[in-house]
Amino acid sequence: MNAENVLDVAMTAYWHSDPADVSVNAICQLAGVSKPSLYREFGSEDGLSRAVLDHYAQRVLSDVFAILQGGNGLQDTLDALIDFASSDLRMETGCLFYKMRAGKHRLGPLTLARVDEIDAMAHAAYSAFLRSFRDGEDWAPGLSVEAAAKYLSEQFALAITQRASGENPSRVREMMTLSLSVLLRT
Amino acid sequence: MNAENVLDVAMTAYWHSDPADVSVNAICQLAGVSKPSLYREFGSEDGLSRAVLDHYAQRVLSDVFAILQGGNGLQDTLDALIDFASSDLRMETGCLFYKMRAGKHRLGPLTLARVDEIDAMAHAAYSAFLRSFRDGEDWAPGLSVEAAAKYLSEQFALAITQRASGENPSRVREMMTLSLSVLLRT
DNA sequence: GATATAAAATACCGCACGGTATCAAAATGA
DNA sequence: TCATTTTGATACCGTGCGGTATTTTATATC
Repeated sequence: MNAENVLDVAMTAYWHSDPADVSVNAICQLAGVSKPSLYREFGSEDGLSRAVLDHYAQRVLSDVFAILQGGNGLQDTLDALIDFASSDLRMETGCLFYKMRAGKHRLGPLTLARVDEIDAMAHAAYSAFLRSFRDGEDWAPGLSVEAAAKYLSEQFALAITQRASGENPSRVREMMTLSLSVLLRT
Repeated sequence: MNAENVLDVAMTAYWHSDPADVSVNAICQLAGVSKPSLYREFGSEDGLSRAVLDHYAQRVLSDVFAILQGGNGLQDTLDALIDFASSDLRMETGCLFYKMRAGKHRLGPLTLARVDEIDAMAHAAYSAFLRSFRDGEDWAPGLSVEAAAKYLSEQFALAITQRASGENPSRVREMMTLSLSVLLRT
């Protein structure tokens, strides 16, 4: 049965297209697993997609959290985020988390709850990151840390979503650089 | 039969939830019309949704084009766009066009073609608008007009999408003001 | 080797979808 | 007024979905 392999296959399928467009049947076929086996392991489609989201979080999102918590300077960290969104090969087809978040209303309760948890963790991480630079020499805005955190996270999501829709990566980089420039003193 | 009423009902339904989540059956029921009648009028679900998009374009999107072509100053026009995205009551539940564009892969060929047409028209309108201010006293960036047009239109879409997801309108306004500030000389 | 047990493959269920055939009612034209 | 055509309501078709009951196969224990 190999649950790990199922998670990998499902993650790739959900990620490359869209969670709402990949049926349980398709995942069973792709993973070479019978439907009852899958249901014994994950309970429901909701359970599967929650497990897939957890898998994705520890395989991909952790890298973003690592960037935010890396202890580097404001400018360098923002540059790293821009790099990740516009150049990391894994983001070529977008971010599974953002795809799930964008289609929230189609998710089951388990997956929805995880999405909200991760969203809250991300917001906390962005806030902590920005707070450590407020009143520093690079910090520009008269914005609250909360507002800047939301702004940063949404611009990050926008850049990745644009990339998923086929936008030229260097154009994405250009636009994200522009949008984040307001956070820095020139 | 009253096709106009069907368009109104379908537009509202698609708009308030999501085109992919409203079935033809539901529209028939909401509009009090039989399914064969609807199919005789619009040919297919794709035909219906294209007609709905056209309806929406002439009822709502035309206002945005009017703002862009209003001949007002750069600052004033950007302010009007910010107002529209963050305060117009009609955008409370998002923009039907952006919802369709975000779910492109689920659209039929007719509707998809219209989405692309409208996207191209919008890009042209943004470009023409910005071009008329390049080298003016308010124009800030070293950006190309093309890149700035894309940036502006995506920030506009982002703001409306955030509003559709329940974000506080004044927070949306704050973030959109921030993102568009890079287009202006301070 | 016979038997209890766990796993997997198959077949199935109810449902909602997009789309259509059928048939009655109403409107139109001569 | 009668024949023709257009409309509408109902019922239906095939398909794919999420989820499960059943039957087969393999595995392990005595």
